[in-house]
Amino acid sequence: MTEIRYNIKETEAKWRKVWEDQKTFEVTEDASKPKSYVLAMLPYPSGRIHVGHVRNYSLSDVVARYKKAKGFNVLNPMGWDALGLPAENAAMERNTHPKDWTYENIAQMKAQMKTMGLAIDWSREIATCDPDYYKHEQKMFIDFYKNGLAYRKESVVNWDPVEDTVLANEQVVDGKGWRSGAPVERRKLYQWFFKITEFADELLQGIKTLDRWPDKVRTMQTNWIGKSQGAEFTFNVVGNNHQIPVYTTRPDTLFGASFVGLAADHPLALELAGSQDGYDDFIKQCQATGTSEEAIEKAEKIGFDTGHKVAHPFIEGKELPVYLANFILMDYGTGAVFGCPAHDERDFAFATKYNLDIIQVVDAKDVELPYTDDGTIINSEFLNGLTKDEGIKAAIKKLEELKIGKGVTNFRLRDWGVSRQRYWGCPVPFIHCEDCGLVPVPEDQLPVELPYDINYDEPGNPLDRHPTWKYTTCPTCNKEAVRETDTCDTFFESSWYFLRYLDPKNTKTGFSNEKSNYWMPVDQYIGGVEHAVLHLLYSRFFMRALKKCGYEVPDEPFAGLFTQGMVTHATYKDADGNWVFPADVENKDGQGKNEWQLSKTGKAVTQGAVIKMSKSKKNVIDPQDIIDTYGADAARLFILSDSPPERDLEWTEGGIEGAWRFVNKLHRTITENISLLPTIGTKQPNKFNETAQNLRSEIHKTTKGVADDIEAFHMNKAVARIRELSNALSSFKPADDADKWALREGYEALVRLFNPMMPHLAEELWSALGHTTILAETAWPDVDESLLIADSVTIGVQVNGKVRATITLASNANNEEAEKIALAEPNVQKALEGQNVRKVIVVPGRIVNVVAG
RNA sequence: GGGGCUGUGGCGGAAUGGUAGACGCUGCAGACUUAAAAUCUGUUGUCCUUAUGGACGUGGGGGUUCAAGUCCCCCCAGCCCCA
Repeated sequence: MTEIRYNIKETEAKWRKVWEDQKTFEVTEDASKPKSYVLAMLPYPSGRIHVGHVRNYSLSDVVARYKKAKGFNVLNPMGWDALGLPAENAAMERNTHPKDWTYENIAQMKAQMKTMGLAIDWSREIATCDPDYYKHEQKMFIDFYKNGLAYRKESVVNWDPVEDTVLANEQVVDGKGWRSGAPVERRKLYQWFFKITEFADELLQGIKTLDRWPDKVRTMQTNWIGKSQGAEFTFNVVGNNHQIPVYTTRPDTLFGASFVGLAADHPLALELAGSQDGYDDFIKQCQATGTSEEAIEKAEKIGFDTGHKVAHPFIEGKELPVYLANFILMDYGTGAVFGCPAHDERDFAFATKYNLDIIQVVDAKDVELPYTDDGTIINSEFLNGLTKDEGIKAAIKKLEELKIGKGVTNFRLRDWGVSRQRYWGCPVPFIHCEDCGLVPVPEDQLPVELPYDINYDEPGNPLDRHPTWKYTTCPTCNKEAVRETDTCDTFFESSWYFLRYLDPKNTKTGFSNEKSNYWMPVDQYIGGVEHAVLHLLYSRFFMRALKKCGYEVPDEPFAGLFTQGMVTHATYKDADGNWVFPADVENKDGQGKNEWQLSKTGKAVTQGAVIKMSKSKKNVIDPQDIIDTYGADAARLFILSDSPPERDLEWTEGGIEGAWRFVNKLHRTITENISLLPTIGTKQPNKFNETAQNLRSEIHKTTKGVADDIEAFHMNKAVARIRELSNALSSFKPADDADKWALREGYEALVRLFNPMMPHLAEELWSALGHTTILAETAWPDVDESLLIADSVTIGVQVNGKVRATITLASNANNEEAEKIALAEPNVQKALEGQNVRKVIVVPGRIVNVVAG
């Protein structure tokens, strides 16, 4: 027998060309079919694909190809999240231009992605840095503004004095700028905001409808929105008529209050304390802390006594000192709180430091203070004896009776600050006019395009110091005016890109309502869990905001969400403690022992922890190497086969070889057996012998099982079933025509079942089996339900819960028969020796358990 | 500190409360080969046993049940999110 070697490279390229030439994956709206919108999170064009991408797109491709086989009109697009800081960093480091760098990267990455053989409609490709893309979001920005959803206000930011720029919270490391290392300052700046808080409650309620989202993500979003029920009331300042409104979630602890704290930038701060010694220093100290909750939590709690006092609302004659404090934020609640040191850790630390009273009002039962849990209220007059929840209600009632406060709902969610003082982002489409104020750029003048001629010779925003771009005339009064130089947060682009895919060439509007109504919502969204809150929440906000502006979109953009695990790899270090790439390491002696060495020099290397792939630890592998060596099908198979997709995947060299062997084995066994098979369309025989019938039963069970597994995202189990069927087909030796017919049935099913994972090989074998149609356009195999029911069933027999034998009986056998056969088993009899049978439990098709003693 | 997830052979992992370890990787033995690679066959949780068979076994401890990897309580470890 001549062995036909499977030429992976040529074959894979051949089928990719066929799909491309025939536009197999290009789609249009088709009312005659159910639609399925399958979407992988759009990548940032860093220049090279990494294994995380391969995992992401392998998963979305399985779903897309499977859904297509199941008769859906499948949209599976791809694009580039192309604006953002890395391009500017690269431009500064390599003396290139962000635009050039970005487009070069897109070209490279696209070429790499194409080698994966993905079922993507590339005709819909978008890049968010394209003015034809951001033109439409500038229109949306203006729509938001006109509908009260975008506004400008002064707000506190993290300022890097060396870089001359605003930093996001995650760019502040240990209170210092991540790049410059300079201590970060708090600064007030006019910034653009989107009013996500307008939909806080709707976004929270909407989470309940997302039943095809992971619970983990739903919980994270719920916590992020952070709805709390509390009370707002006012303290009267003694000796003048100032009032201080405060917000609290624990009005039940009001009798334990020992001070009132104000944010350093509270409107009353200057008035109450400005004339005192040390005030300026204190404000400066506050400004030295970052603005994130974490930064505030970690910073030392400091306060400044204003010297003023407020009257306690419930206790006649009692007065509380008023402090400015660095841990209170003007943005949250009213920017003022009362401190109850006995039952709040932060207040406790503060009170200890400034020698304030610590009054216990919740019975803590031998537990040390501060005690923050539920308990019986004490030392609190009319609240005594109540629980926390009862106490909160009673306290609110009293505040309302006194007409100084009321129960309120508060959200942790803040409005979304979208301003970035950066070049490589979507320009905010507004003009500042001395006479007319803030004026939106007229629609016919969009897009406000980024100028190309910029430089990074100085720190700060290149747009701000551009010689001409900034200067324009006011659209209203025609006087000289300046452009807004802020650009948008790049989460803006990713909040609606899935709508642009629907109508990527539309020059009039971002997308047509007609297409939105056909395709939306996304049926299956797939990506990393790191976007659990921000990107996914912003996109949900966008739907509601767009709807308010008259766009036709659903409330929820993503009906189904799947979050994949990370890809990890072992780390290696040489004798000097330097990280080493896995590709440069080999196993010593090849014995599989935990001894490693550099392949070139033979120098010893130690293996370290298996952790998320990262460039700094060098524990990365280049998926392109893998695809070039083993082929796209093997790479896809491996990444899908071992670990459940939601869990972390450990990349091992052994695993990929196993996948590669399976690819070759499938090719070999099918091509070797083709000559045995009847021609396509041969009529199904009337009768099959038992082995053929068993094989057919397995074929149909596998077909159903693989479909169920794919729908449940159990890709690893689907692969296991495919291997089982492949093993069964390999060991099946056909003796007559009926057997051969069954074998063809098996191969034809098998090829279609692994098509979503290994599409090139499947297409090749489908053709080898004699088909002239394209497999990617071919339906999922039919399941004959009658073959799913087995004639006989093998079950275990237990004696007192321990398995003593297995019996095979007709699947329609009744309980009496099962019991009789079970008790007749010699091994069961042996186990029962000297004991009385007390009870026999028969679970049909499952188990027989004999209880004896 | 709060919330969540995870813990099963040498390894990745299967298992509607019902025969634990499917499928694969690794290892071992054999076939083929002058030899190797590739491929094929068998085997591979631990312990006792010639074998039939038996004991133990799903991070640890308790409980519910005829029956627990699975359900409940306590504890330990790792990871993630929030603080």
